[in-house]
Amino acid sequence: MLSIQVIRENQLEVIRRLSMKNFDAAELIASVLELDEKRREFQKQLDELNSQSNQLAREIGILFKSGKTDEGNRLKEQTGPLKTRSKEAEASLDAAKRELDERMVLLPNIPHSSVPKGSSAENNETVYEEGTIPELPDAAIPHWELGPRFGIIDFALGTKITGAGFPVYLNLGAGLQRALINFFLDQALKSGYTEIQPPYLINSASGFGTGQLPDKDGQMYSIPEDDLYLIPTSEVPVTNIYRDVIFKPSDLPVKHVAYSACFRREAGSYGKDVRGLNRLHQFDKVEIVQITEPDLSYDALEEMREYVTGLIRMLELPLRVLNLCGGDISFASAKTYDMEVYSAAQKRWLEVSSVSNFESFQSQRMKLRIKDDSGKTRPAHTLNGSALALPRIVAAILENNQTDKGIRIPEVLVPYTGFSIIS
RNA sequence: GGAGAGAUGGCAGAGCGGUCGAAUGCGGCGGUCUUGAAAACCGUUGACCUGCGAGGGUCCGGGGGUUCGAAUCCCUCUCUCUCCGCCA
Repeated sequence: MLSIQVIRENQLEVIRRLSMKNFDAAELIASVLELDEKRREFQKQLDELNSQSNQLAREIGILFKSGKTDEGNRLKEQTGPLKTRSKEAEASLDAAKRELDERMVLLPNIPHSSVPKGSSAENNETVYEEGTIPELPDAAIPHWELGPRFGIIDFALGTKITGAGFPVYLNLGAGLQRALINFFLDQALKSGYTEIQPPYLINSASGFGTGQLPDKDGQMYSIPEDDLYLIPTSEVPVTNIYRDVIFKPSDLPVKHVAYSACFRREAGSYGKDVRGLNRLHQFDKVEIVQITEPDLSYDALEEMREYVTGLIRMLELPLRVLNLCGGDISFASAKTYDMEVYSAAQKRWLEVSSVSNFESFQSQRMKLRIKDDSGKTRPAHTLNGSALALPRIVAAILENNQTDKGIRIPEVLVPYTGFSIIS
């Protein structure tokens, strides 16, 4: 959520910058400002009326206490009309507030000035590309064939017991999963992140806090009976730990890492994008989250980007970093880097991490604030990124490292897997 | 799942329906004292809305009600604790 003050003070600037997200905010902002005006007007009325009734009640109290019941009763008569008026003012105020909120949550975050212009993925800016794209033998096959052939991933079995998009990892495949998770967690710990094991189900307040609700509820699996949702990423429970929290400056930055399974409905996806491990309903991910002072959040974003590219490098995978354009960054994000690895048998880049700075967008929703020595409170900045999401990493490892002897495991993982080749 | 108890400021813990935003203690901050620290003493110490400010308003788990007036009474929801049952 954007701050109403920012909108009030920079109306045109906000509209201009939101247009970079292909979002025409003019009408919405006009109505927001109007409702804000109304809200303050009703608030003033209500305050004034309350002030009067408080005054009267006090006086009546004093009169009754000192035995002047008649005078007290006379004063009481004045309270009736005051009460009706304040009921009215309160109703108007509530309505204005509700409408204002309804509209405020429709406004996406403002993209940072370094976000490239553009309306679709084609306009994303390649920050850099590194590593060599492996030459595979003619007999090379994509991971969705490799998995079953080596008996390490069974897609059909997942379909049998659950449905499409829920693969079963077997034997060394399961071992590889576990190894990656532990490797990622250990690396993050080394970089100063503290580990969290969050719940996999969240309530709607948490979904709202990080921006999944109300607009993207169709992307989460829900449990209506208990009013809960399955987490689409551990970002949601981990960031919401700090909902309604006020930090001292010395508490920051907060740096957390969490492994969790992630659940996504992925309604509307189709074709080659969902083939094999490319897009799943359940997948494993290690996520990093930071909460920082506002003026340090872009340093943190760069640091997280460096950290994630470091992981990919260690796994010996060809890497590409994208600075997402205005039209491609998410609703809540101010700036996002996507990290991609090259999957050599599919001959395509696969997104394995998305690192975003939400600035105060989530904090505003969550009331996550910093209170400095002067006693002023201001929203903190929140960031998060995958470090990393497993399935596409596994796809790339399987495809890129296939040899006629089997699939070679990247060296850094061998201490974790206990094997160096899948054959 | 059944029965009961409770939810108050960073924490602990008071609070006959009437200047209660809330006693007291601890913690935090500032000061006196000290070479320094501790102790002691003094002062200070919630959030939010609105206003240039003075000020005004809201908040004692959430929502609703009674009343001129609610932290205090009533209803309801949520959560916590105790006992019983079941159980990884």
